[in-house]
Amino acid sequence: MFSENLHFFEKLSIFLIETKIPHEKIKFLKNTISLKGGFIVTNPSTADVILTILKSPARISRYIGSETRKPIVSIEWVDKCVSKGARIEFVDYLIRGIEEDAMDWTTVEEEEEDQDLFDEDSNSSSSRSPIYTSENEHSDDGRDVDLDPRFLNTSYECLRPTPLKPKFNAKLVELLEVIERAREVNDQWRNALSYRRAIAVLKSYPRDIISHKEIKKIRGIGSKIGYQIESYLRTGTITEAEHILQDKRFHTLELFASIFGVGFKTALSWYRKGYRTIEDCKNHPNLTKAQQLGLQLFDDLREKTLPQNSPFSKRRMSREDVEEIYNIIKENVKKLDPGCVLQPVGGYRRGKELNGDLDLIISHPDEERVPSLLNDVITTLTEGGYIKNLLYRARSESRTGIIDHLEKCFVAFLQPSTQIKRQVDFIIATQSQFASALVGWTGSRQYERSLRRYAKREKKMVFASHGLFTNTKPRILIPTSTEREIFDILGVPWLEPEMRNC
DNA sequence: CGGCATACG
DNA sequence: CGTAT
DNA sequence: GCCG
Repeated sequence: MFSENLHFFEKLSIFLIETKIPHEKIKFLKNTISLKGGFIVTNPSTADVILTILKSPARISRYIGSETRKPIVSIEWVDKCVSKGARIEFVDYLIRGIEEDAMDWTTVEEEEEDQDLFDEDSNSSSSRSPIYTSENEHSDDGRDVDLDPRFLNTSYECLRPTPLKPKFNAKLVELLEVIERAREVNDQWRNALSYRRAIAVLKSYPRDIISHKEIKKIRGIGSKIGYQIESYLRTGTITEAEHILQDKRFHTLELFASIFGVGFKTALSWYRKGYRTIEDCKNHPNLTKAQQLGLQLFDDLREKTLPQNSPFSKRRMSREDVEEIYNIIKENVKKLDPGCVLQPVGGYRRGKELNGDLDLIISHPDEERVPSLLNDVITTLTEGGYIKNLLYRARSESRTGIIDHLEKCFVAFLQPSTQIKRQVDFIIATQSQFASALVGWTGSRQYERSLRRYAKREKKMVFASHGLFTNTKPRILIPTSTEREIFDILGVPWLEPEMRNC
């Protein structure tokens, strides 16, 4: 996936034992093999390699007869090749090598034969293979488990509570988030979106997933992600995610895309030019204004962490850091105009311990005061020595003087106690815009997406962070004054900000 | 097989 | 193309 | 990558 060599199965003939492999997975395997230049044969004796999910040698021998000279390999080998983007050695995936003595087989044969009779159709728990065991007890016993009745099986995340840290399925969520990020840096936002929806499901699911039959009933988890989860239940990990974490290209792309002013497409294009370090990026000829700033402030906004985790991570603020900055701003703004109303939003409001920035809505009961508010706030804080750089500014002055969207400004704010420049996002809202700004800027991103999709598809309304509208032309504003009122009109349940972490 | 959130610089 | 939730 |  991260390297370019296709056709890594070129001219490889493969005999696939389809037994016990989920239907979707069979399609995926056949598709992958032919896509990569290999081909499926129907006779094991003409195959270079035999693929199976089965573990019992006795069972396997039923499908390959007396053919004992061919390597028999777990289908996970194919997954490994796909994630590596290359044909890798199958030594680690051999179920039976070509050298092995057939005698060892017959010993296990009898006890396993009997089990096979029960295995055939069944929901009974199957014996565990050595290659599938791990230190943790992961149980995918294949039982037909009903979904937990407390779980709302909807494709709209905004209809069910999602905590910041999942009580269950935490490791699985972590692994899927790795794949989500990999899809993002590879500019596959639709795939990333699917992973995000699946992650949101697992974060809100009220117990650990224990069976792959349970998974498939959940809206948002289909065959591919379902298979990843199934594999996780067997092995305790997801090979693709483990691979991504080893992949230097992935980490470099994440690093580049973490520069302010550099998105996934630019990160990819720079990588293709051969850039590998921040220094390389600084030498790029046509840097935009934003990118120049982003590179200049990179060490402030970012920090190298322990090489065990991803080698670079955002220099995040504790809640105390955020509060320190918030109190300074509040003091200065109140001094400027006591009528101002300040409301921290974003991840901080959702309860995050570590925050990449501070998002702050500033409002004022007097609509006349609002248009000049941002300038005054910026000026005061700049003169106070706090604001060191302006990163981005959206003005909202229309000819008629009517503000139809939110004025906002992102700045680099010098935190006194640490002397680190922190990103602060100011959002200006009139009183009539305040409620929607609150909903719109509290997030999470996925919560916003689902709320907006729900509003449009189920209620024929359009929600934006400056207001709720009818989905007509022209759009008609539906006045709202509180968060709860917006939820009521949309018919979505009230969720505490801490439960909007999808 | 189209749609996937919405807005602004 | 980039920014934000 | 998943759904309607």
